[in-house]
Amino acid sequence: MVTKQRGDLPPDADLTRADSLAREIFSDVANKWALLIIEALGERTLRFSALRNEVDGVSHKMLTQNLRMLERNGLVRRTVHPTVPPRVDYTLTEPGQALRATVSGMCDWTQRYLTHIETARRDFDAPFEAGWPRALAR
Amino acid sequence: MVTKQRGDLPPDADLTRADSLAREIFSDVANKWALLIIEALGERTLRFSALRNEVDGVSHKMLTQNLRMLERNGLVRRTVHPTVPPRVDYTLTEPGQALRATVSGMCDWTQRYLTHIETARRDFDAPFEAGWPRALAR
DNA sequence: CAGCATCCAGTATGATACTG
DNA sequence: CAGTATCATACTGGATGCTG
Repeated sequence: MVTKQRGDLPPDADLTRADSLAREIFSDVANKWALLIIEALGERTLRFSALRNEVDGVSHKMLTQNLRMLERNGLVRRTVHPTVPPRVDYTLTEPGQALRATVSGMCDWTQRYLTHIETARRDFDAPFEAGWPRALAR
Repeated sequence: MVTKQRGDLPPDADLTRADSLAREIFSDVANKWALLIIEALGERTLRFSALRNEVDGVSHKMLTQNLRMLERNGLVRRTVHPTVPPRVDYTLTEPGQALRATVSGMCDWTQRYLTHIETARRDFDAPFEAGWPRALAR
């Protein structure tokens, strides 16, 4: 499992290492921008600027930074065309595609429960907006 | 889609609102701790301290903070037992369970591509560790 | 035990400017 | 166009102490 890392040393040190590696990867991938980038790429090949347009609100810096990380983990293939001006294409690799499948699941989930969540929020926020003393609110 | 919000105003202002709401929810949920907590809860009901043990490395603060957020979005049900000392149980709601399904997918993915990613990283890091000038590395 | 508030360090992020 | 570096700042997250 990814939720638990074994902090203690052996019996089997290799398991510990695998666990902490798993956690590391999970932490890399489980962030807003990385997931949005993966989803935006989909099955397409996009150049940097196009990708920037697809992922709404991402800054130049966050995009490069996350793309480097994804490339390092082998989820994204980066192709440099030695033209001028330079042109760089990004595509999901097979592992990247596999991850995207689950990310799409998350996006679908968001859509499906959108209104559900909206009302949940309203209920939750109601007492506060009514100006209740925090101690009694819940 | 979640990757694109329409920043411009109407034609249809309701779509814009839905998009930005979707993005907001996605951003809430797409973070390391939230996902780990959801995965750790699974089908069980856990009290605060137990959950803290399950999600390795989470601080008291991050746990409360994320649990509040998840409760607000209606993904987690919080049950307070009026005993002394107090006892508080957390369970995933139906929407929470639905999300967990996709999160489990991400965890499985991590396991499946663990070694794959490990070698990808080694390849990527190799030139740098060899002390190459950054400009020529790639 | 669970929760909240506070303080503070470390990090993430955005804006800007410069290079190939 | 894509990438890197730098800087200022906002935010995150951890530690601590107090409350019911």
